[in-house]
Amino acid sequence: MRNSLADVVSAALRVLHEHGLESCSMRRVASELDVQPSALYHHVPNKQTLLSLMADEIVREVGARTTDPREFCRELRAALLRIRDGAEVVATAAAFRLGSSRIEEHLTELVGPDGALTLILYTFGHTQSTQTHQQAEEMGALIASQNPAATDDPGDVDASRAGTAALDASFERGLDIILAGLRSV
Amino acid sequence: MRNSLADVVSAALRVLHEHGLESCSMRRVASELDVQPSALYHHVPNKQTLLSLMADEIVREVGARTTDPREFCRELRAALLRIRDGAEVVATAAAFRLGSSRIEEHLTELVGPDGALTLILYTFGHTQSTQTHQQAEEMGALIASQNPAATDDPGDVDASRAGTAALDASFERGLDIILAGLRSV
DNA sequence: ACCTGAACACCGTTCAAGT
DNA sequence: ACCTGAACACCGTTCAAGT
Repeated sequence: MRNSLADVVSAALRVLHEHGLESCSMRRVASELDVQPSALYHHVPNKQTLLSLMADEIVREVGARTTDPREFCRELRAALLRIRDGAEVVATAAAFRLGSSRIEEHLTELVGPDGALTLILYTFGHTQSTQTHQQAEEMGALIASQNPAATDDPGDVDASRAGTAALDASFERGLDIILAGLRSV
Repeated sequence: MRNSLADVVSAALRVLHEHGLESCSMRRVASELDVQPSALYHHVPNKQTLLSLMADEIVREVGARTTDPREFCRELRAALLRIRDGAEVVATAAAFRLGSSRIEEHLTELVGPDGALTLILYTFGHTQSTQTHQQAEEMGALIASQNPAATDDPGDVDASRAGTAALDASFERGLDIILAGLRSV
């Protein structure tokens, strides 16, 4: 069976989640579809376009039913965290059309353009650094699990959960600052 | 004459500024130094390390004489804008050690850890999107200059200056929000 | 200490040609 | 409409060997 654009985008998202952005090449996406690399260029003019279609898909359902800016940012963050390197993919794609993304327009209705931009840049940046930390931790865990001395150490999972909770709390405190600022400006 | 690590870093910064991050490959940096690609690995273990040394150099003098957080962020922004793709290079390198960069530590002394993180993520994000817009504009100007009908159009430079001023003002308003929030939390 | 030369396993993109 | 096959001009990194 032959592939549609939607097939290409979802194959790309599968490769992204399983192998990361660095390994999400046109050639790997093609081989995920059992197709030659050149076949992708029938569906998409270049890699950047494919990445931006992936970004749209990642944030598709964010904030559909929310009028609370804090809840909106939480949903955005959760959507980015759901897929490996999601924050980087979406932030990079968003950079090319800041001021005109669906996400930013929706948030602008809630808090105005300056508040929307500030909240979005903060959410992207914080989530990207969260994801970087998570991946550094995964790498550390992998190395630790190769180390015989730590094989039966039960603390790894707890440490990871504690790290995630600390990052979530840090995110909320930044949100506190910006939302308080919006009320008083 | 043979090269030192400092020679490698400054050659890399030259390539970055003249050709952009996408073209700042190990091979191009090597040829800037009239040296084989493999020679770089005598000075640096991998490309990521080189990029992080470049990032350190880009922000070297930021905030040395400042105790005002707003002035600090302005200096950081100015340093990132001084070199092509500076924001992306520094933001990516910073992601790997958020919480322990010199920049963040200095700002933490002025506004506490949550304020520092919020200000830094905002400044990186806003400056990165400024630089993306500037490069899109440069590309547009290049295409326009190839168009005979626009050859003697004197509006390009003014439009670019107006765009830059608008982005500077937008940056300041985000700073207003965050700094106001810091006072009221 | 610093570098060369050659190799390995990759990239994105184009284009004529097939069905 | 969707894909193949081959090619072009690149990547980062390793490693034995040279001076």
